[in-house]
Amino acid sequence: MRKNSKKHIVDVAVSLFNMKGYSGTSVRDIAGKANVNVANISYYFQSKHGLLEYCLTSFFENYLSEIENGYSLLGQKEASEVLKVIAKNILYFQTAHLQLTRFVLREVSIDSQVIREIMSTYFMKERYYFKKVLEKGINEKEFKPISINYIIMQLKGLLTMPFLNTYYVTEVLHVLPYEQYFAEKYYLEIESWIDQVLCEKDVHMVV
Amino acid sequence: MRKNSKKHIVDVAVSLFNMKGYSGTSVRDIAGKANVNVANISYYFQSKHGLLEYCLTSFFENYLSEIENGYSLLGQKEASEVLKVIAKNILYFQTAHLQLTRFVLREVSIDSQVIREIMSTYFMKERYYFKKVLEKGINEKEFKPISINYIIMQLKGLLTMPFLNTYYVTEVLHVLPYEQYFAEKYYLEIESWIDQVLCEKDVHMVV
Amino acid sequence: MRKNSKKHIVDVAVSLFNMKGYSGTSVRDIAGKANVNVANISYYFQSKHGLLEYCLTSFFENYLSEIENGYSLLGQKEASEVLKVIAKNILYFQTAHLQLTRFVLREVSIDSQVIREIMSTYFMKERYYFKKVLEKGINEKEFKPISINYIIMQLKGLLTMPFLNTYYVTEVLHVLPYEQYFAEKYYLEIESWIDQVLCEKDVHMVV
Amino acid sequence: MRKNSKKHIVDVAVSLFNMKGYSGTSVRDIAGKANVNVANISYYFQSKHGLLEYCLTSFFENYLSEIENGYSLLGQKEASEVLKVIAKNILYFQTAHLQLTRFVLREVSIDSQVIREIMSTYFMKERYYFKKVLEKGINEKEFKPISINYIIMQLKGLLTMPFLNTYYVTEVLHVLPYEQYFAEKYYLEIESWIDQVLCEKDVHMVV
DNA sequence: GATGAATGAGTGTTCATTCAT
DNA sequence: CATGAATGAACACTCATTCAT
Repeated sequence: MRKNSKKHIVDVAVSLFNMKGYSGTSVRDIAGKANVNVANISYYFQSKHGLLEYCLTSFFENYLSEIENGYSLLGQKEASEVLKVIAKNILYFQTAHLQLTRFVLREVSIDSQVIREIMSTYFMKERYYFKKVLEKGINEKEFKPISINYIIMQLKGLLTMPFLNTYYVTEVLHVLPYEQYFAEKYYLEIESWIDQVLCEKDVHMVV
Repeated sequence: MRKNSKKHIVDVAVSLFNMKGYSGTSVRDIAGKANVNVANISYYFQSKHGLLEYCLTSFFENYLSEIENGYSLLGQKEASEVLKVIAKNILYFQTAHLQLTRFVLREVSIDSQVIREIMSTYFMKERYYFKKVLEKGINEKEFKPISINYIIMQLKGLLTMPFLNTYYVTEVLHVLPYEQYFAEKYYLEIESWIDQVLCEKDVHMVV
Repeated sequence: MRKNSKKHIVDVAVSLFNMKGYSGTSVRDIAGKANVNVANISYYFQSKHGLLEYCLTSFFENYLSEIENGYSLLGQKEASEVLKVIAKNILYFQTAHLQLTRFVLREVSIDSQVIREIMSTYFMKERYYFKKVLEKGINEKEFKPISINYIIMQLKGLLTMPFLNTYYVTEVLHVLPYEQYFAEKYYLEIESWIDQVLCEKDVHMVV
Repeated sequence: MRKNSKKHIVDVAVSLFNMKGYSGTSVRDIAGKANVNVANISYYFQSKHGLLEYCLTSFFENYLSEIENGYSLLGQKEASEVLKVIAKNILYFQTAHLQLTRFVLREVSIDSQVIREIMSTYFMKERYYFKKVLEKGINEKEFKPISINYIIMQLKGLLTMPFLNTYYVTEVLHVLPYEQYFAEKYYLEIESWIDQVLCEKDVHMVV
């Protein structure tokens, strides 16, 4: 009936998963809104869970490649510069995929064996890149001798918060992540944080 | 059959909601694990959704009173001190209620009309307290002339991240929020952030 | 809590049974509207079904005594006169107990073993009285040589129709059985029917 | 599994609704007796209530067309003749659909908003046809100057009584509506009623 | 390749009833 | 006596999935 229905199904699914959660969304909801037959979902993705995996996987593949793009500069640039590029890439990527990002961030916090299995590799890779960058910065006295894991946690907190709870961010704080300038503006906050919390002060104050 | 079953039901429900999400948890799951009759859940909380509201409400009531406890010091202490007390209170409260915190943080990100109605008052109050403290600090030149909403967003990101995704935090970052010392240690990070990102440097560097 | 709660429960039950049917009414509905504890219904009437039996029985006891009051005149008056008195009594009785009448007429049409057992005696008695009156009229050449059972059926149809379907009668036909004058007016119709359909014409045409 | 299961479900439903009432019948009863999956009932009729509407609607559609078939003769025949044809059609139709008729007559007497909405149009149409026929008869001095609504009420009472309470009619009055000759015989009673109660005597007595 | 019909397990909720207090 | 708590069965309905066509 519809051209490119697989892509279309995914779009609709992401939108609904975002709004109502994975468990709260039925395959009939998706099929109905995507205007395809229910059986097609099983046909394309084996099962509802297959559709979930597809969404999660495609998010993380792209998310990781954004990190990798920054990480590849580690030979040429200072660690703080690389960290900033990575942060910027993540921010822009998440801004470009608001619904998917929010849904993934939420769903991944479910204590599911299956989800863990899919995600753990990506989590590990992400941590690996962050760790390498931070270690280089520490070794070269660019960063303070910080706890790597605690810093990753904080950075992740800063980078994900604006995308987690749309209602809170937009209606309570009046921050609009879907506006063009948001990523630019919020990136400056992350930059400050890197400069002021991570970097050795005297080094940068002279500059 | 069982004494105090209402409290018991809530405990079990929080645990299951945390693990499987609200939609992913059935009332039969809860009743079974709590060893009570299914009908009791409707009896006590009217409906499954009533049980959800009960959990959310009791979380936010206590959460807000932690903030208020800190906020009440605003007349006597410096803004940065008050902010630190509030942050500390939140951290300890969330550490003491790991499962409920995680569940609430996740569920609240669902785009539900009903959830919004319950939560918006709490969100507004929370923002009010943060705003007052930050404004005082800015007026008294203790804080830099920062954007209040962006700072609240970052603070919330820092304070919630360790509680959002248990698997990630524990298995990937090896940070154990349920250990006694976690809150103490992580509080120091928040303190640094307040000192370095929020506060005017020269003022505090002399001290 | 409430004086005379048994009577009160019955009144509420009749009203609800009438509106929603016996199966469609829950004991909690009744208890709630009657402002008594649910357990009281089991206490007073053993069970929901006991309450039903109580309602049916009390209806038919009174209904039958209205018939008997007319029937007792059979020694003194003409059969047609007696039949008219009985019809009048039934009409006024049913007008005075609109809800109960409607509910009983409906519920009695359910194919239930239990209902049959309660009702058959009353039905038989009612038929007995009608039969006796009609037989006397036929024997004394007052009535045409009609089929007794077919006549009872028609008389019952005429006497019950206005009470069966309130909506139809009031909203479609604009006949208002709860108005004072209805029974008077409708009785004239029944009288005509007796005179014209049952009675030998020449006898009455001379008069 | 089963061909034509929709029709089969309706048949079973009518039978059970007739015996136990709508509220007293569960969808599991129906599915079980019809030997289909419970979910099929929702699938075919959306809900239990959809199944009810389907039954009611199909009854009244056919019932009305029986009336219309008689009414269409109004240009060619006398009003009393037309009324007799309509009465005959109704009697034969109801005899052919005993269970459905009984169930509809009962259920329609429930004070339900929804039922009213479905039925009121049919009721209005039925009244319209009766009214037109009666008015013509009155205008042409064929009928006495009767009250139209009261006459409709009586006619409906006469036509429905034999179908309302199977137990009473068969076991108490020994009238068997499912026997072939019943409709023929009972029609003569209706005919008498029309001739004797509705029609001007002298006109017809000469004939 | 795509679909409508059908399935059985599971959903939240309500039921009449019981019983300790 | 009267009640609120509690029960297990039943309620209508929705679920993801399958499969013949």
